[in-house]
Amino acid sequence: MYDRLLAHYGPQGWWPGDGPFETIVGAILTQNTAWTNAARAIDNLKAAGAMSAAALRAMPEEALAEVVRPSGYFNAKARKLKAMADFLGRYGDTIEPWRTMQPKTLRAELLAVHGIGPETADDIVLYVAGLPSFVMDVYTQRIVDRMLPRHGLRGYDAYQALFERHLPHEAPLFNEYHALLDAHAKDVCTKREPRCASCVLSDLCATGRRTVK
DNA sequence: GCCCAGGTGGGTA
DNA sequence: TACCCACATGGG
Repeated sequence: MYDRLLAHYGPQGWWPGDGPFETIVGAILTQNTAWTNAARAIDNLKAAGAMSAAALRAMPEEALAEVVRPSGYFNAKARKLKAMADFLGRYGDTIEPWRTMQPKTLRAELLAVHGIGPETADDIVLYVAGLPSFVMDVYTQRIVDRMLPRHGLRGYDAYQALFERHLPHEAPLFNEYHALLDAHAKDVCTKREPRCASCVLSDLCATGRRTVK
């Protein structure tokens, strides 16, 4: 899958963003939200001079909510950004110490932060700290469901383990692989159907009429 | 008008 | 553990 996707789509160069802090903010703002909307909110934050942990802490939550309004869930996301800014403060507002941590350790710490669930934690571990943690998302789960219709996998961790079990734990590989799966999903596999009509992975998808969720 | 978008937290059985 | 549901804007 990886070789085919790379050959077809080319290197993706994720994460789109200007620096580690912006990547963290983007990971939170894009939760269940189209990237274009998250990007508007990021632009607003920059225009407001609020693209730093210190600035986020200093800004009233209500004002922050207005700034990130275009990303949707703006009240919830303002609270989440505040929580992340507080967490960063415990590391002196720098992510550098994260780069030498064990991925599982960093992931566990991130999961304890309000608003950081499994996917956002993995986004940050992989795309900010540069440590190997395979990012799972609904797109990738959908692709797996098509190829292994009777896999019986349940929940985020099970889908993630499927990839982590069979791949070398190398951050550049995990980085590119997730980006390629995302590109593929957006290209042809967005619909909730058991099989793509035609795509670079078509012959690997389930051929029966069985419905997968 | 309706569905979807790079989820998460809180509540309930 | 396993489902519900709220959270909310913007594009197709």
